[in-house]
Amino acid sequence: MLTKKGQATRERILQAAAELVAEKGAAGMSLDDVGERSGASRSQLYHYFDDRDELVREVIDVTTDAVLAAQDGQLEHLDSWAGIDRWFDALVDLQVDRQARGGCPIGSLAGQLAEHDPGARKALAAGFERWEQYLREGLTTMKERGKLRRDADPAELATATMAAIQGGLLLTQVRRDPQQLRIALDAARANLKRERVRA
Amino acid sequence: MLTKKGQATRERILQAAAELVAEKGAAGMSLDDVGERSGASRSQLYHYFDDRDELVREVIDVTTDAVLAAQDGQLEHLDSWAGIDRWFDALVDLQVDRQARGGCPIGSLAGQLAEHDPGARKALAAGFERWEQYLREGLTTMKERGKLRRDADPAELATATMAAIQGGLLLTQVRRDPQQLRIALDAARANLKRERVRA
DNA sequence: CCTAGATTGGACTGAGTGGTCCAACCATAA
DNA sequence: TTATGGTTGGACCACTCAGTCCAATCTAGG
Repeated sequence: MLTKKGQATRERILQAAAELVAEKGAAGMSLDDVGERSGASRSQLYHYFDDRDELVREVIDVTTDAVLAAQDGQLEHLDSWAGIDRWFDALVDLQVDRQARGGCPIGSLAGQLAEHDPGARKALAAGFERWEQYLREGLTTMKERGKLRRDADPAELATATMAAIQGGLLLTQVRRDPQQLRIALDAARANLKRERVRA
Repeated sequence: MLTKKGQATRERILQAAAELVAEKGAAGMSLDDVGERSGASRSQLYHYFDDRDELVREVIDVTTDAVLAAQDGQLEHLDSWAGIDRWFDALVDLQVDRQARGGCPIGSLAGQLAEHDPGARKALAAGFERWEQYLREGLTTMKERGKLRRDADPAELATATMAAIQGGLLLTQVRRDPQQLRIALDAARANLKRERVRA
């Protein structure tokens, strides 16, 4: 159904599309662009993807993979206060490096696609879910270990933290100021520590 | 330079453009659409606006006006805990009414435009600033009245709260669940109340 | 009334756009 | 070797888009 060569072509196309969406926005990506960058012809695009919308939807998944990969080594250690602190610091550092450009790749796509493409909305929800799950599980572990109050709700805490990250990144992007994320994450940290149980 | 009739035409165009941007996204709005909905001809569009980009930039301001107007009567009373609670409740109620659709009009535009149109980014920053200022001033008043700790920073508290609103609205929109905003705002409220001074 | 300038209609252009189609190519398995 | 099916190139189409242009029509002030 798909030879090794075909698989490689498909991934080249997807990679090129993901790059172009990141550079020009979802609406700014054209199939001509994708063809040129990936070295694939028109018929190849339509051989491996139903239409433009499906390509965009797959770009969402690829983008989610990239976002999670960029946090690799930190998402797995959200089961301690130190691990969470390192994670927050890394998120801010990344924005400093990027000069507060780009915001959250997933969040940006959400603003562009969530409202007008139901399939994309679901893919974005799945992406956020994958991300949030790491924190939820880390907090659950902390609760089991007695580091969080017995009545703490890891799911709600994780959601509130994700909201702070997304909102902080949005303000960072619009204001071109990484401190916006820093402020949002300081508040998120304080909010988590309200549930702290001291040894 | 601009007669009363001309002014009216200009505003009809702007209004139509703002509606279309809200409905179809910034990239989905075409000048043909705007012309049809506003009853204005091609040359009128270019008579009153330099080009498409300028029209979009003005749409940002109109959208900000609408967002602030929708909160009229609440933004002026963010100088008490009760006023802030009513504001948060109203924001959540609005999302329930809208079935969690649309997200924040300004935040959505940010995701669509902030990265690729510098002028739009500035307009969006100005919009957020107008919004945030209400809260910052309310909190400043509360601090002066001794309702907030002496070392509280109204500016940072306002920013953290705006981040919670934006992040909560984004998650609400993507997950089609108004509870996401509720959770984010509960955390924001708790974060503010950490600075509370009891009478 | 006259005129300068604001306002309007609408045809037109040229550069994309997503999508279709068909013939050719190539690998593999019988 | 042959046949099946994945793979590829690229012309082509109908359409939409932002932007231009010019002539016609109002409107306010002298």
